[in-house]
Amino acid sequence: MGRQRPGTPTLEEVAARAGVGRGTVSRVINNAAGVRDSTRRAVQRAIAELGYVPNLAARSLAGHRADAVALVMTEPDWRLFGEPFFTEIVHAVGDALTDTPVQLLLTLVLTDTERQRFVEYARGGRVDGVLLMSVHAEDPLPDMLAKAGLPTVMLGRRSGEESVTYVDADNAGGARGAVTYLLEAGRSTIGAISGPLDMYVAQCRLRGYHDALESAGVAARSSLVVEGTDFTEESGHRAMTELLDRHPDLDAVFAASDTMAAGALHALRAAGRRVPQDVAVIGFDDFHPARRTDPPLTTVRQPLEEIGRTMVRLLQEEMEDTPVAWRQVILRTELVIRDSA
Amino acid sequence: MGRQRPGTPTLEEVAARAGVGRGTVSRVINNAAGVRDSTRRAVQRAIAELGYVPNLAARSLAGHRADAVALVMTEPDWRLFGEPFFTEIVHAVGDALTDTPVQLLLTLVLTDTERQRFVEYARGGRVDGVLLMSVHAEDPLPDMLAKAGLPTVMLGRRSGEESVTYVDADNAGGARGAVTYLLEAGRSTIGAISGPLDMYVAQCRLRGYHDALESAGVAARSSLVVEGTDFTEESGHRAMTELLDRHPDLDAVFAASDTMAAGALHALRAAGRRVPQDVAVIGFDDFHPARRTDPPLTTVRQPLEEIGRTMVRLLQEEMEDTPVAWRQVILRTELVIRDSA
DNA sequence: ATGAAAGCGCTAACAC
DNA sequence: GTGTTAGCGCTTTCAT
Repeated sequence: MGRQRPGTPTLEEVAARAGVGRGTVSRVINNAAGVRDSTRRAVQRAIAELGYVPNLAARSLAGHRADAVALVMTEPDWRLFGEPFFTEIVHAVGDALTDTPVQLLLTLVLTDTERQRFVEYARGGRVDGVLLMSVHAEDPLPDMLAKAGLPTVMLGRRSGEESVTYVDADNAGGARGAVTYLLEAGRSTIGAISGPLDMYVAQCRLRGYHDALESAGVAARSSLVVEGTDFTEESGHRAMTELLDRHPDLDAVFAASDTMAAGALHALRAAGRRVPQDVAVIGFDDFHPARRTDPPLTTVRQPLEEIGRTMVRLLQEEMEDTPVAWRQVILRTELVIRDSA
Repeated sequence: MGRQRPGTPTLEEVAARAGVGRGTVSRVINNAAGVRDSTRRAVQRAIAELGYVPNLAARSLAGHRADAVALVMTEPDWRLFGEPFFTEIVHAVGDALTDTPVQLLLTLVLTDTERQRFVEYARGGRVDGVLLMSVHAEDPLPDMLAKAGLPTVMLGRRSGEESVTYVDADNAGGARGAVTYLLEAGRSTIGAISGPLDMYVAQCRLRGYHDALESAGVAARSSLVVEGTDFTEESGHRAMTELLDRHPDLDAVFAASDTMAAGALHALRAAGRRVPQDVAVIGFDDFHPARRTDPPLTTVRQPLEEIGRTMVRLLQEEMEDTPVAWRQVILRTELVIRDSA
């Protein structure tokens, strides 16, 4: 295995060359105050001449910090890694970290081996904190990290009772808003294409649907709700077909994801319905399938940039010396109307 | 900032508890030979009881290695990060590393700040080697890493004369095979939709097109070649439109990417041509657009799993004690026929 | 303002 | 086989 190149100059050599003590060099490279300007410049020249680069292992060991945080993807279906949802979160988190000296490390933790390796990596002190994405209900990783006392912030939650700090979109509220919009537009027979209900996010979105109906005094009918097997387009297509079968009089649909909404749209077309004239469709999220759809679908958008920023902020707070209690942040969603219902 | 939790047991405490020396504990946690079985078990018990986890900074410092490699994405258009091409490479590299104790770290290096931060991270000894993806011609990162003496392997190249070890697909050969296939199927007027020619990969693919014509004794006509502005669907659409305008008699097209091929397909449809009856289409790569296309397009597939495995193998060799000269590996592509020409 | 010195927790070379 | 010891290169008091 490799190593930091032999012959790499050390802080001590820099000190010797600059004719100062090691402590002074340390102060200079850490931008600490209390160094005479002339001294500082002398040290900087020595650093440049030698091509000195601090040994990060030594710094970690002595300084008790890694200046790095991990952003962990635990999605078993690794193809989802390419989803715009994750891409944008990665970008948002990276952005939030640009003005800090912190290196962002993305890691895929899919198998048990990888989980164990990563926990050793994190507990071993190579990162100061961990950001978690797409954690499934049965994933033990958050608890392992919490038990190890590692600052951790999760995106989404595994259930209503979550044990670690998390940031989530207002799934129930977003769904409620969408369905309310449909009701106010005069739609009355509104179907729901739910995600798999063993996932908390799907439960929340379905609850929002029911809440909206209830607030409007509309009786819920269980035959108007179909649970998809997953959030895919195929699943949405099947669900929509089923829904049309049960309720040919349907005039609107709320789908728990934009991908499912796209599937629903295709099913409606295949059945000869016009969208949105005959049936209005609203999906959750706001990613590429929606963009490629014709007509473009109205969606409930999650504030991904804000989610990323918030995760970083919470993590930084947890990494501060004063340990904070874990917290929850729920961010508002936005209804993006692309075809009027 | 955070730190490895205070009160974390050290190797010394484990040694004390197990009643052995520190060296012995070190041997046990590193699975070194030469430890009596009973001793080993005693140590392991102490480790378990104390919940000991090695401090990786100390290990790095003393052992001169990080047990981690970075996979760097330098794509300025970060949305491409979600492309199946990259997703699959990430997965392939991860797979190749599962049976090693090496932690894979993905990093995005888009801005100058990030480049500098990453180089300090790598030169600082936090990774043993670096894998580079999607490096653009003007990117200084590969040279910075090479100059720092860091084991580095690149995916693709920036030009014919590359200064670091790389793995690339046989772009010219793949294109040649595709065009030869079209010629042998009786197509005679074959257009080429090239990628932007300031990218080496585009040059190679276009050269393969010309090679095939030449081998078949078919005269090349410059009017049959259109250079797209990028590899997108829109670009492919525009190029195809232009091509049809110039050569209504066209009976086949080779596109430098599957995405462009999809765009070409749409343009052909819009012009009333049937695919592949009137015009056969072949694209390079093998990603989702092709799958979603109707009819499915014939493509030149790159062996992504093999590319990932090869990159890891080359990196491991470079990380061995004996410094090896840099090398180049070109991997064969495969023509995947989905609609017969 | 700056130098000296004491670790940080581990690996590896060396003794026994 | 196993204990002992000398660093690895840095941060951080504590003097001065």
